[in-house]
Amino acid sequence: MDRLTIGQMAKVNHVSEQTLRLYDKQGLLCPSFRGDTNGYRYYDIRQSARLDMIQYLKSMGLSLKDIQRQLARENLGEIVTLLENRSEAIQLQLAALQTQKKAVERTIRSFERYASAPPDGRILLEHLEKRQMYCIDSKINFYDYGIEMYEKLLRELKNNLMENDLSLLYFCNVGSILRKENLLANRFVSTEVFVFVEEPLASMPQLQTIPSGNYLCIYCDSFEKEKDYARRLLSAVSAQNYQVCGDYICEVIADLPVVESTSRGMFLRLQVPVSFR
Amino acid sequence: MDRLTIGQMAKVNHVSEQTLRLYDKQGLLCPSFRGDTNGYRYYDIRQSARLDMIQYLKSMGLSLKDIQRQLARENLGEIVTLLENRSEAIQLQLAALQTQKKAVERTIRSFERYASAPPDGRILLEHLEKRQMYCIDSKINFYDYGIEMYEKLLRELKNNLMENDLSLLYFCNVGSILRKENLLANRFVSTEVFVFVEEPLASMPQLQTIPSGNYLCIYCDSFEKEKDYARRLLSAVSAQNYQVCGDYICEVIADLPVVESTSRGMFLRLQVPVSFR
DNA sequence: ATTGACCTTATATCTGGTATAACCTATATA
DNA sequence: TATATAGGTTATACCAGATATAAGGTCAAT
Repeated sequence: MDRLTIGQMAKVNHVSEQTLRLYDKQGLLCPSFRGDTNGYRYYDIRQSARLDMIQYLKSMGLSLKDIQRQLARENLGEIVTLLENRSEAIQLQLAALQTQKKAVERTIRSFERYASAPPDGRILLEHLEKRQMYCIDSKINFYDYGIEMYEKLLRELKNNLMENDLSLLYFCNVGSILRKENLLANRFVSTEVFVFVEEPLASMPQLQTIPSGNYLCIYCDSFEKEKDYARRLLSAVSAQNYQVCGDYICEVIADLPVVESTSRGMFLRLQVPVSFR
Repeated sequence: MDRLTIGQMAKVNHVSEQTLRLYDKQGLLCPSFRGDTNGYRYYDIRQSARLDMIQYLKSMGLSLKDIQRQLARENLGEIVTLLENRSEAIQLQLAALQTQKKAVERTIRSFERYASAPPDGRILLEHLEKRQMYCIDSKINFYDYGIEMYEKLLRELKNNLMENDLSLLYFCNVGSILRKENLLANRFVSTEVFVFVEEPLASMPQLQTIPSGNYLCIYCDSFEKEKDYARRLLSAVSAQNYQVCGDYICEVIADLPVVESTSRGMFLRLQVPVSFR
């Protein structure tokens, strides 16, 4: 009769000895003999069948605890339920990973865009695609306050996102809206902040869409310069004989690890949709 | 100037206080002030920007260590590399999860098949699809030995699988082949064991394919009865005027948690491809 | 007897928090 | 002023599923 020591059992089954000891302690796979004098673990080669089972169930992602329970009571229906649950869990994990992957790729692109972005102060006409955003109205005109109030409003936006179970993966491409009439009257009054979202989301009152079109854009590397640069943008609109045809957007392009330890390190694209007169 | 206590900071950012303390200890996000007398942590609302960043990077699956390194040195190129690595890692994880999901579903089906399997001794003609298997030749005729030798040979098969980096997910649907000429001569001589594999794998010498076709099958609930049942199968072949047209397969249908603590609890489908005379 | 391979147990490590205990502080109310 | 209660502090243990290490006992051969 073959009695395998823990080392031999480990070797023929491609497991570590530690793992076998762990399984013993957990009651998953106990050696069929134990040395009387030396306390050695001795396995029967046929116990490999149980180890196969353990490894097989484990490779499907079941926990040792679940495996233990299943191997203890040989209940057929129960394991099917367990596997069905596991299948759903995998489905969720897959969806999460796919979202994550998209976010990673979007972030890489965003970095590349940041690296090759026009310099501060440059004015450009760009064609931008249709965009969807998740927008909240804070009722507070943040132009009256400093960056601290802006952060506060962003917290409110973040809370709102989380309450609606939206991934924080969206919370990276934020901005604010200044309505057309206020912009044209040179009134810096805005209470709305948003994040751009990509997926087609279930309809919510917070969702807004802005159309594709030509946007006159000015790039800006600091929050403090925004008003000044927005006025420059307006001058450029009239100088080049365009007509403002929608709301002004202040978009944070990269608030990525270009972040100072104290405060947001911003790179903004101020933009206004224009039509040709 | 707003100074937020750890509780306030936690609340506005949807983090637990414990987590903020952890981030402080790890040097990821340290409060901008520390109470002189009471040692309290006081945060600046603008530090939310850094917390946003941490949460954003974390939700893409980066480790706190990586995040710390990235936020410490503001190196743009480096984080792109990190993200590209992450993207590849996600890709691998996705593939692994998909394989796992398939295995889970296959196992559920296998259970259902087991639950509704014909009783021991029943003979049926079944049409089976083309199957691929990973087969090794042990050079040892396991019919000369007991179940212990069979387990040993399965260990060899398992080693071989693992050396070729094949998932243990395959190691569940094993079997053995008895070549046609040996079967017909009533010689139980076989040295070949295999696992069925599903995916189209890179070509390896171990891979064999058996064609789709009609198989006369007999179901058997014990390893010991195999030879006897195989002879019954042969009798049925001649009685029903079929002709054996390929190798005999002994397939382990369910070696699932129907496993005894000591030894493999088997349910076998013995099968032989037949043509009509 | 000694070597080297192998076995034993107990404990620490990893990740990203969560939970608990034991204790200190701030603020409002009785 | 006492105290309730809410909130802060630290240190420690826990989760899973191993892996790694240390300190020591055993086996077989030289």
